[in-house]
Amino acid sequence: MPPAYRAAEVEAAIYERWLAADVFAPDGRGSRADPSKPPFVIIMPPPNVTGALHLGHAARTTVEDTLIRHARMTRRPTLWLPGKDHASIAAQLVLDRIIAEEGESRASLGRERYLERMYRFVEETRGFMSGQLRRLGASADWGRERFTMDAGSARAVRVSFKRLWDDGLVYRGEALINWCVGCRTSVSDLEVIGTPETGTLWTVRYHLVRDDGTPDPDAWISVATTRPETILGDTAVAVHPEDERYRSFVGRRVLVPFVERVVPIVADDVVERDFGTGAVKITPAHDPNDHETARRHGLPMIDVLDDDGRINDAGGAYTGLERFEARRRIVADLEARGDLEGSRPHEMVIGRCQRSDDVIEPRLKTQWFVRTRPMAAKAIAAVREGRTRIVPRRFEKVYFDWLENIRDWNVSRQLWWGHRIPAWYCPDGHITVSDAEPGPDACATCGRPAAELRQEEDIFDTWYSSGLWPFSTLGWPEHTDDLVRYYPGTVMETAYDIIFFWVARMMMLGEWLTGEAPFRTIFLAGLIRDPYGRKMSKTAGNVIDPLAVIDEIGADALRFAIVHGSTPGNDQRLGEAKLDGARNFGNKLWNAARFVLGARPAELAADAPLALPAAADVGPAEHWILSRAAVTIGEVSRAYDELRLGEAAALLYDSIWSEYCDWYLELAKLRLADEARPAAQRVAIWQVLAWVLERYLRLSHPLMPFITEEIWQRLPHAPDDPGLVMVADWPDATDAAALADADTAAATSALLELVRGIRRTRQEAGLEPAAWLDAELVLPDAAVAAAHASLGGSLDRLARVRVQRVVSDAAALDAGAQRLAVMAGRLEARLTRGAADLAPERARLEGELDDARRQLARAEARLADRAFVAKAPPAVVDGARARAAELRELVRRLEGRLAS
RNA sequence: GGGCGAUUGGCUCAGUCGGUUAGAGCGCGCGGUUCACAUCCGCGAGGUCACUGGUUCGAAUCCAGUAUCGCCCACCA
Repeated sequence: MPPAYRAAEVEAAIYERWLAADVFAPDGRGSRADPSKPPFVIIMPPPNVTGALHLGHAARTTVEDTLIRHARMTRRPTLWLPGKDHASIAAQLVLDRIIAEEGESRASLGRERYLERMYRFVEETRGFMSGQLRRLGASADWGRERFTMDAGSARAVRVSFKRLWDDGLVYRGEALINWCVGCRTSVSDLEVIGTPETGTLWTVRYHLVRDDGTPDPDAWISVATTRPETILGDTAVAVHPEDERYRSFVGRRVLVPFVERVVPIVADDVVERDFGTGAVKITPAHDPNDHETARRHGLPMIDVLDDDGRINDAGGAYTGLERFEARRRIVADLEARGDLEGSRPHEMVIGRCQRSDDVIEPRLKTQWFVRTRPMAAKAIAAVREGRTRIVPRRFEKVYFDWLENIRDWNVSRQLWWGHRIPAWYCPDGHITVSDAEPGPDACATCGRPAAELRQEEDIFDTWYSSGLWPFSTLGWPEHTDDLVRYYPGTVMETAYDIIFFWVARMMMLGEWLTGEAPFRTIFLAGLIRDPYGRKMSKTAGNVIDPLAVIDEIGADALRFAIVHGSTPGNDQRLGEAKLDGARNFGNKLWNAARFVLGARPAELAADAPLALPAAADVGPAEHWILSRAAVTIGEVSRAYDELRLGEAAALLYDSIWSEYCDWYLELAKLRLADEARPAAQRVAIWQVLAWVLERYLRLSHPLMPFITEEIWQRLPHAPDDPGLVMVADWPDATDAAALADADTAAATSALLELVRGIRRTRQEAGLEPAAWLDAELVLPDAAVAAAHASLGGSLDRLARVRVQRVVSDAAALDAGAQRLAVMAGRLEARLTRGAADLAPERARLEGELDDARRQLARAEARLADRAFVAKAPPAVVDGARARAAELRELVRRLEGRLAS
C-alpha cells in the first residue's frame, strides 16, 4: 500500500471498476438489490446542457450520491436518474455569443439553421457535464440518462399540454407580460428580478381640454412619472376619488402631450394621494397597476413599444427611437414646451431580466398561459396531507405562500431553442391543440385540412419541460415498467432557491397529470458561499472550481468538505480551511488502513476473511472499541436515515479519528508488537482492528466512495463477499454489541481517562515529555484492575509510566510522599520523579477542589428542591443523585490529597 | 409592507425529546525525531449560548418582544 494516498490516480480507476461491475442501475448485473424492498429513487435535477460544473452542482451531486449509495447498501433497488436541461434562454445566450464571434447572428442564420447549429453545439457540450459528475463519483444510472429536448420529453410536453388544454387549464389571451428586450422574449414573473435603483421622478403637465376640444394653456393637471416615454401610451389620468384637490377635475379631459390624444380624468382608489402630485398617468399597456385601472374604467390600451424596445408606430414623432433615447427626447421636448414642472432623484425598484439583466418592459401581448390555481390547490394539498414532506419544514410556509398567491403562468417564449407549443391556427382563427407529433390532421373546429393550418411560433418556458421531469424521465405518458416501479420518486433534492421555479411546478404538474405527488420528500439544501459568506460568482472572482479541487485533493475530500458541518436548508461557507480538513481526514483514514494491513500477525493467514474473534480472546481495549463501534454504527445509520448527512460526517470523523486512531490503534499497536503475548490474543486484536476498520469504511462509503473502495479492496474478504464496498451490505451493530462487554468497556474507558490525566499532570509539572515516571495506581474496581493487567504495558506506555504497584484504595499508599497526584474519576495515580515542580500541581488541585465544591453545592441544592424531586422524571433525579455522590467523593479525595 | 433565517469561544459551525459538565474543526499557547500519518502526536487556554421578559422543578433549546445581519415575496407611478 503506497505511503501516501494518490486521489487522482485511484479515483479514475475505481470509477472504471464500478462501471465494469454494472452496479449503478437498479437492475444492473452487479446490483445486489432486493426487489422485495421499496425502491429508492432520485431524479437528478438536470444541469444545463451547456454548463460547466460549479460548486452548486458538486453539492447537489454529493448529497444525492451519498443518499443513493447509502440506500444501495441497504439493498433497496436504487435509481438515480441523470439528465440535462436544454435551458432555452441560457443556451441561446451562450450560442449567440459563439456565433457572434463567427460573424453570424440569430437573424442572419434564421430559425432552422440556428437550431441546427444549436443541436451541433449541444452534441459537443452534453458530455462534459456528465464527465464532470463522474469525477465526483456520481453513481447515477447513465443508461437511463435523459434530456429535456429528447423525444420522450417532447412527447410528454405535447401530451401534457393537450391534457391541460382539454382540462381548461390552458388559454391563449392578451395580457400584460414581462418583455425582455435583451432576450427578445417574454419571461415569467419569477424571472424578473426587482433591483433597487435610483431613477428620476419627473413631474409633467397635462393640459385640460376645453369644451371646444382645444387645450387650455393655463389649466393643467400635473402627474408624476419615472418613465416619460410611456406618455405616448397614456389613455387616462387618475386621481383618488376622495382627493379634494382634484374633485373638480374628475370627468374632465386632458390632452396627452405629443400624441395629442384626448383622455379622461378618472377617479380610482389605487391612487396614493401622498405620492408625487397625487395624480397618475395611466398607461394600460405598460404597467400592471394601470392595466388593472384601465380594465375597471374600460380604457383603451396602447402598446407603444416594438420587440426590440423601440417606439412603435403609435409613438408619432418618436417612432423608431430606442426606448431610453425616446425618454431623453421626450423629457427635453417637455421642457422645451414648458410642460416639465420638475424632476428629482427617486429610489425605486426596477425589474430586470434574470438572464440578460436588461430592464424588463411590461407589455400587452397575446400569449399562452397556464391557469395554475386548480393545480396549485392540489400541490398544496399534497404537502398539507403529508403525502409529500418538505425538509426542513420551515420551507413549507414559503411553498404554501407562493402557491396560495399564484398567478397564471405565461409559458410562451419568443425563442427558438425549446419545445414548440403544439397549437395550430386555421385561417378562420380556430385553435387546435394536438399531441400528435406531426400535428393535427385538420382544424378541430372547422375541419380545414392540416395543410392550411399554421403552427404557433412560440416555444415553451424551459421550466415547463422541467416540471414534467419527475415522470417524463420514466416514460410518462406511457405506463412503462419504470413508471410503475419508480414513480413517485423518493427524494427530490435541490437547493431552496428554485422552490418556485421548479419544485412547485413539478408538484403542480405531477399532481394534475399523474394523480400523485411526484416525490415523498423534498429535501432542500442551502447555498454554498465563500469563506466570507458572499455568494460565489465569476464577477466577484471568489469561485472555487470543483474540478481544480478534485485534481488537487480528490473528489472524496471535496465531498466530505461539502457535507461536513452542513445543515439542511442552511447556507454554508466553503474555503480552503474546510477543504484541507477533509483532505487530512482522508489521509488519516488511509494511514490507519496502511498500519492495519501491515500489522497483521503472521499467525493469521493473509487471506483469512475478516471475522470477529472468539469471546475468550477479546481483550479490554477490544471490548471498548467494539462497544464504541456499535454506538457509532447505530448513530450514523440513524443520521443517514434522517437525511442528517452533516451529522453522519461529524460522527464518522470523530469516531475514526479520535477513538479508533488516537486510542484504539495505539493500544493495538503496542500489543501486536509484543511477541511475548499469546498468538491467539494478537490475532484477536488484529481481527478487531480490521473488523472495525471495515465497518467504518462501509459507514463512510456513501460520503467518500473512492478512498473507502480502494482501502476495502485491499482488505481480505470471504469468497462470497460482493467484491465492492459499494454494494456491500449496510452494517448493523448486533455483532459488535453482542461481543462487547459493557463493564469491561467502561473499565477501559476509565483507564483512558487516567492516561489523559497523567499526561496533563506531567505537562503541568514541567517534566520532560520523554521521561519515564514511576507510578502507583489506585484502581478501586476489580474490573478496572483486570483491564489494566490485561492491557499490560501498552497503557502505561501511552502515559509513559512504570507502574510499581497497584492498590485498590488510596489509603494503602504512603500519605506524606512528595508525589504528583492524578485523579481521573475514581482512579488515581501517584507519580514519582525527582525534579517535579509540585506548586502548579497543587494549584491545579485546589482549583479542581473549588470547582468540585461549587458543583456539589449546586447539585445538592437541586436535590433539596422538593419540586425538582417531585416533578422531574425519576431517571433524571437518580442521575442527579449519582452525580452528587460522585462529586462528594471527589471533594473528599481532593481534600484528603491536599491535606497531606 | 409581509415572511423566513441567523445571532453559541478569535473564525466557521454542530447541538436530536427542555435535564444542569454546551461540543467540534480551524486558529491560538505550551510541548513533541513514539517505527500508520508533521496532511502528524500530546497537553492547555478560551463561551453570561445577541438582549429583555415569560412558561417550567429545570431553558442555548419552548413562548412573547427588542436589536443587528442576511435572504425571499410584494403593483407607490
